[in-house]
Amino acid sequence: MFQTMSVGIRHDDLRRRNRAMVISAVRRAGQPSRTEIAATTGLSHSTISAISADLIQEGILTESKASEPTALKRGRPQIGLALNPEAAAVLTVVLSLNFLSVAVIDYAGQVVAEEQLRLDTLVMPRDELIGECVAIVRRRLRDPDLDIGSVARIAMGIQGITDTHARAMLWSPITPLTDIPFADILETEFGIPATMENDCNMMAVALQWRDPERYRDDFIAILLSHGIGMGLVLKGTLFTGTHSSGGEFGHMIHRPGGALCRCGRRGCVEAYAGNYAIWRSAMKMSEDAEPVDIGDADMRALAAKAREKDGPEREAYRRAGEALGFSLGSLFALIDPAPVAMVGVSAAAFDLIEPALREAIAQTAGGQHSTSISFDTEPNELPLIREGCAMRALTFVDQEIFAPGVQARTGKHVA
Amino acid sequence: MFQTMSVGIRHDDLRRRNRAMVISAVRRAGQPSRTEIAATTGLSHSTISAISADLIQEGILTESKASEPTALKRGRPQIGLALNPEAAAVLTVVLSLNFLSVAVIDYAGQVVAEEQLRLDTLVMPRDELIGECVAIVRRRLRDPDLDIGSVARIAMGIQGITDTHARAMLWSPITPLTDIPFADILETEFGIPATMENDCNMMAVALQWRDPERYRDDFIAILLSHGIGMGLVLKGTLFTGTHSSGGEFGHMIHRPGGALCRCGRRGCVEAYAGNYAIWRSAMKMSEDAEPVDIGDADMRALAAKAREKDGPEREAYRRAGEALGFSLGSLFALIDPAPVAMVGVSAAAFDLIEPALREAIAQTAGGQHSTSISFDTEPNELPLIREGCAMRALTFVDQEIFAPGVQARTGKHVA
DNA sequence: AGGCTTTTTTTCGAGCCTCGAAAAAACACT
DNA sequence: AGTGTTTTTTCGAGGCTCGAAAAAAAGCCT
Repeated sequence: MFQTMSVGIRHDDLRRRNRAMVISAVRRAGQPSRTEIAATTGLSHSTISAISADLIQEGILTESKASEPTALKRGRPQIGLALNPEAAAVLTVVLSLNFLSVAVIDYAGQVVAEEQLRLDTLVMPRDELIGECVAIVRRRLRDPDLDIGSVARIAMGIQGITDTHARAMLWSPITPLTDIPFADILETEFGIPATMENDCNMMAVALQWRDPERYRDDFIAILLSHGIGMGLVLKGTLFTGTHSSGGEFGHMIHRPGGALCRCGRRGCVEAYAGNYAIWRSAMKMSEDAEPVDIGDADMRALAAKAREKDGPEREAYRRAGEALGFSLGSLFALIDPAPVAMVGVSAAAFDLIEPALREAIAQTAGGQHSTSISFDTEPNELPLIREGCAMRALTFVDQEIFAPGVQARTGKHVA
Repeated sequence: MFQTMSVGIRHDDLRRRNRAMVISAVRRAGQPSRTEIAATTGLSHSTISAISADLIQEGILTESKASEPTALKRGRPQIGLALNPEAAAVLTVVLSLNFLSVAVIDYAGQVVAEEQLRLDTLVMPRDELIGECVAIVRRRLRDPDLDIGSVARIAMGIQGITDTHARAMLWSPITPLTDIPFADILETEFGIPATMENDCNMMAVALQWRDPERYRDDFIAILLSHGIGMGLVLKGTLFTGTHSSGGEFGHMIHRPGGALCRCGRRGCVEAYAGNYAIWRSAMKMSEDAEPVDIGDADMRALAAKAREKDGPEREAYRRAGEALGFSLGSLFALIDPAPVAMVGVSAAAFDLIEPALREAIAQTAGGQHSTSISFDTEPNELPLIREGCAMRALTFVDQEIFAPGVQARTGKHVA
């Protein structure tokens, strides 16, 4: 709205943008008719007709005759437009603690192949870790059922800090290694454009597609796991930092000079609400005790014990809730309250966390309308991360490859 | 980049946007030639020529023949384009503690008239406060030198919380009154579109214009005064909350359950770094002591005493620095480090604040690159607020009134 | 069954807009 | 005065979107 700086709009941009709009409308709505697209985009019927004719002719969209057999309406029946699954494919790679998973997704968003692998990420040397990632992708690309030429994008997701341009993993809790330029590695290896995405950002992207009613313009996805991560969507757009990948909510300061965090600093939220912090507190260990990774099963057992009777376990969850509540309050002071999705293994223990969290947030400026702050939980983060990567890659193809079209006026295929 | 939702681009939007681009280029650059505009916007010379011809003919721009007499270059000399000062005017109203000031600004950004008034905002009843604001504006509008019809916009700035739509003051430290819809009041009174802007946001806007080198894409303006306020620019755009006007940095939680804040809560940054908090601490009063407004002269005296010798005064500033440092660290964890401008009376005491601030920020995740975090100080906030209001009103006129042009094809004036 | 109504989609000409190339303008230098 | 250089304007071509009208594809009714 304010300083639009940037570059003027040239004439060809117009078509590109409106093509992007049509593609995006189809991806969002499923099988909208031309009339529906005209309504949502505000463009005229003629324009939509012309653009969709082009897109169909280019093999990006298809007419889905097999619409609902209802047809209880008079008049010419609407013809649904759908994404042509064969127009392209994308590949997602999700690397998490001791686990690597790859999926091939068609242009319509359906998984067409996948492969998963257990490995020991914490101790693998650099070459081996990279090698495994490259190898699993290569196996999928060699699949005879797959037209390798149609794979237009690889989106890799990882827990940790990535750079702004989605090129490299800078730091991750799943490995002692740092600064691995996965995007460049995959790109040079396979000649397919690739990105390296932050896990929590991808969770947020996935939520936006899964439940656009609840997660539309402003919301927060928080990962409660070994570490505490956040994906933040503001005004409908994923918010990423100016240098790193996203908001490091887990390293906001809860208590200056407080408990020891895995990052080596003191008093971070994560040092109170991360799995290791809850464990440390429940075991009555010192706040200075070195953080250690706790298995999901152990965490579930801990939660069960906390539910059973009052004691140090319950108190540990209470303190986690307090840390999350005050920090969320500080965050809400900055961006105003928004719906929150709690994801990850400790989200399954949210019943133990919520009371203290709400009590804390009510003591903050951001908690003014604390009734309007609502939480949703999703214990399993991996499917979300994969979905997010898939949607991110697909929308890239939509916007950057198909919207510009044949372009460069190398001549249209047909008159 | 992600979900472009929204509406398609129609053909007439194209001209509107490119006109906006040209106007904005002229406002930013001063007296650019057509060639320079073509270069910065990326549009062709023909287009710039056509658009600027229209804008000149409509009286929005003028050719400034009286360019520099240098002309040491060969070739046809460039003709500078300038904003026509008479194209429109805007009015700024800044309401601060016991002080009301109004200015009339021409389209080129020059102050053409102003008026200031002392009043007792803390005790004035609602009708009187509103009445004074309306009256001072009326006096300026009655100025015979002013063509009232040319006043296109009123921008009012106030310390405190305003709503997202820039319509109303919700809460302010300068008056016990709440929820005054100043924008609507001025609009209905004078029939001129008006906005109610947050002071810190306007400071940020002003900084962006004053020093675009330093304050371009990402920066923070922090008001160190009675309260602690913040204006935040991210990716070149003013960041405002989803419900209220902006980030309430002053009410991030520094110490859960800590010192009493003016907002009634505990542990806010402001309860350690606001004028009253520094005073309270320097006077060795309890952290529960009721906040009171301290005059600027008293604060300057306090700072002088703190500089003179070590003691509770110096310690008070140290604690303020600590609170600001940890909170800035938390903020930087979310948005990554960015240049900071410290504004207001306590910015003049920043030498007392900075050491502890830097020490604290170095202990946070956001302070990783603490060397790249730089501070600038500006003790006087009022001129900044006024400048910001002026620029905000003027860019509104640029974008929303002049860019669309005569529009609605009511026929162009001349063939 | 055939004509009528309704709704969707396509076709077609008009009107803008931007662009590139060429022309015109305005100056410095010789 | 003529030449060279740089800026600005002019002009025709090509694209794009739009509105109106036509065409298409059903259901409804007699």
